[in-house]
Amino acid sequence: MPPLSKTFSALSDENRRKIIDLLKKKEMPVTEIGTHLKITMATLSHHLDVLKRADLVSGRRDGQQIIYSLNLSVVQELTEKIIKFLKPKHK
Amino acid sequence: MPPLSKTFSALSDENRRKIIDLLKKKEMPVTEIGTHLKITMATLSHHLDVLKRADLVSGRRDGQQIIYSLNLSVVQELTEKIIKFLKPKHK
DNA sequence: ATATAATTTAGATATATATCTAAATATCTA
DNA sequence: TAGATATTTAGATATATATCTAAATTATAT
Repeated sequence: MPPLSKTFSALSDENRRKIIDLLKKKEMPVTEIGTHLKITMATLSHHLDVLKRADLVSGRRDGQQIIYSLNLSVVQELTEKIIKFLKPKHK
Repeated sequence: MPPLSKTFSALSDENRRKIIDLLKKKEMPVTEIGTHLKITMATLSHHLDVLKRADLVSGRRDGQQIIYSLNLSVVQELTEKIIKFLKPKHK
């Protein structure tokens, strides 16, 4: 599990949150993600890298394409961690 | 309610999360917050400003000091918003 | 009114990051 | 194997931000 700094930082960008929103519905290749965003493929690739380094998504190669999907278990753990952090008077 | 970008961005800094952690226990003046962090007062003031602009904390003057406290209702709303965002297949 | 204490503001610097174009890499197909 | 498609990497730029020192502001106390 990456540190919260990395997680929050990854989630602070609008385009990256859109990517996560897309991947919540279904996994998809980079080009398909790209059709929903107004950025170049290079920039998209950078954002995917940020999300990967935050362990929020994973990519697997399928022929020519790389299919990205949400790391559901990590997202679940993170949600709990964030809830705990935001809960007043925790600990 | 500020946009999620501003919220996540505010929460992405370790020192700001420490400030929030402190304010979860009780409200306190800037100097007291400062004793728990290894940064100058100027830097602390900047971080408080970021947290204020994200609507996460508020300051009220009490004599010479400004007492900061967590915006509990906003934090509650935000928690729900974040949970919703991170929930797979939402909407 | 002056000195002290608490906080913020101004200005500077160094690092991070969002974006782009162009080039490189990987895979498939004819 | 040559060409086409999908994705990433390299390199550049512009903006944001975390931090500091020094100065300004606000309130209290003498």
